[in-house]
Amino acid sequence: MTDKDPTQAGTVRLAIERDIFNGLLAPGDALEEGRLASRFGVSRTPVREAITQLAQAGLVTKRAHKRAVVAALDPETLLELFEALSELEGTAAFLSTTRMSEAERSELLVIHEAAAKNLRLNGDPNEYADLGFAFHQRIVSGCHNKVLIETTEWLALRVLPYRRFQVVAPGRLQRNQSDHDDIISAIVARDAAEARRLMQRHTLEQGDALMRFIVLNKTTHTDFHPAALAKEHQL
Amino acid sequence: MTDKDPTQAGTVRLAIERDIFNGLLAPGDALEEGRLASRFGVSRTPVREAITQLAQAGLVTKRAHKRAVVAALDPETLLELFEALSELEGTAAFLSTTRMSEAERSELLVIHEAAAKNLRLNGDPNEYADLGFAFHQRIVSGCHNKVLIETTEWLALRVLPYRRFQVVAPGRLQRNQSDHDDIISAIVARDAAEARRLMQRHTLEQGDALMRFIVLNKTTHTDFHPAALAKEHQL
DNA sequence: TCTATTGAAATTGTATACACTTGTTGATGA
DNA sequence: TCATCAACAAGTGTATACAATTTCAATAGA
Repeated sequence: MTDKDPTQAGTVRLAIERDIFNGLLAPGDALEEGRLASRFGVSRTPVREAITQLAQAGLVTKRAHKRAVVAALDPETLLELFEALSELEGTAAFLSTTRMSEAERSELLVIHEAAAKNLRLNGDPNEYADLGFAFHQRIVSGCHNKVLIETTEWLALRVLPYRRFQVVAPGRLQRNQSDHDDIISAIVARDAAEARRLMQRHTLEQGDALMRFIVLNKTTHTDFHPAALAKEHQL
Repeated sequence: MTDKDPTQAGTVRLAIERDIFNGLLAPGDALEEGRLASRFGVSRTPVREAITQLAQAGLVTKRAHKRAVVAALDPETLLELFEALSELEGTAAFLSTTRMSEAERSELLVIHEAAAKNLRLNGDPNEYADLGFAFHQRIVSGCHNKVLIETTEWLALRVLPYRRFQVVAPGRLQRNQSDHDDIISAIVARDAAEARRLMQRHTLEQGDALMRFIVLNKTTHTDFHPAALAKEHQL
C-alpha cells in the first residue's frame, strides 16, 4: 500500500491518506481541490489525480461536478466491511497455516509474545494496537497469495481509522490476546480449518466490539469519527 | 460497476474497459495518452484520469513516467485470482443461502433452468456462458453485503476476459451444469456450509480448467491473450 | 561484433487558463 | 412576508502549454 511514488500526485495522495487516518480530515469533510493545492504548494492537477486514486480506493466519494468528500462509514457499511474482512482474514489464516515459512512463523510468534509482554506489564496501548495490527498483517501476508493479500489490505485500510478502538472496550485486550493465543496454537498444530474458524470469528468479534462501542457513544456524537472519539478517550 | 458518468473521463474509461474485454487491447499493450486522446477527440486530461481509475481498479498497471500498460495476467496471478475469488464466492454462497429473498431464489432457479435448457438443446455457447455468469452474479448479490459484492465483482472483473474459455474444454459444460445443480440443491435445502464448499470448489475448478487450457495452448502462443484464443477456437 | 554512451524525439508529469455546472444570494413581484 | 428567478460566485471538468523524464537509435569505442 505504501507506494514509493516520487510523483507529486503520489505525495499528495499519501498526505491526504495520513490526514484521514489521523483524523484531521473527518468523514464527510469536503476535499476542495483549490485549497489542497495551495496547501501542498502544487497545482490542482496532481491534487485531482490524488483524489481520483483515493476515490477508487474507496476512501473518498466523488460525483461529477460535486465536491469530493471523505467517505463516511455508516454503521451498516462498517459491519459489512468487518464481515467481508473476517472471511478474507480467515481464508488467509487457513492458507498461511500450511504455507508460511519457518521464518515467517517464528516472526509471528515474536510479535505475539511482544504483545503478551506489553499486556502483562501494562504497556502503551498504542504499541499493543500496533502489535495487534502486525499480527493480523503477518498472518495475511503468510498466505503467499498476492491477490488475496492485496484485497484484504484494501478492506483493512478502510477500517484502519476505527480499528484501534477495540482496545478501549473493557476486557477487550485480554480477550483479544487469548484469541491470538488460540489462533497461534492452531497454526502451530497445522490445523488449518481451525485457524480459519478462529481467525474469522476473531475479526468479526473485533467488528462487533467496535460497533457496540460506537453505538454506546452514538448519543453523544452526531458522528462517530475516530478523531473525536480519540479526544474523548485520551487515546 | 457501470457508472452513469456524464463526464468525459468516465466515458473514456468505459470505452477503454470495453476494449480490454473485447480484446482490442491485449495485456501488455501500452496505453499511450496522446493517441487515446486524439482517438476519442478529447484532450489528454480526461484520458489521464480514466487511466488513473483503471490503474486503481487493477486493469492496467502504471508507474511514474512510464507508459501505462494493460495488466498482463501471468498464469501465477491468474491462479491467485481464482483462489481468492473462489473463497469470496464461496462466502457469498454461504450467506446467500440464508439471506436471499424468495424472489431472488426463484430468479436464480429461472437462470439455472434456462442454462439447462440451453445445454439440452445444444444452444449458443455464448448464451450459456452469459447464463453461467448471471448464475454466479446472482449468488454473489444475494448475500446482501455491498462490500462483499463489490469486492467479489472487483476480482471477477479481472478474470472476466478469460472466464468464458471454460466452455471450450471437453466436457466442461456438463460438469459446470452439474456443479450448479448441486449448488442450487444446497441452497434450496438451506445447507449454507455445503453451499459454500460446493461454490468454492466449483470456482476453483473453473480456474483450474482455464489454467489447463492455457497451458495446453501455451506452446502455440507467446501470450495467452483471450482475443487470440477466441479467434483460434471460433468463439 | 558487441557494448556503452550520448543526443534528440517521444511521452509522461505539472501548471495555468478557460468552460461548464452548481449553489447561493438578493432583487422583484404578488 | 413569501415565492420566484436572475445574476453572480464558487468549484469542478477540460484544454493547452511547458517541464521533466524516459526511450531509442545512432555513434564511438573496445
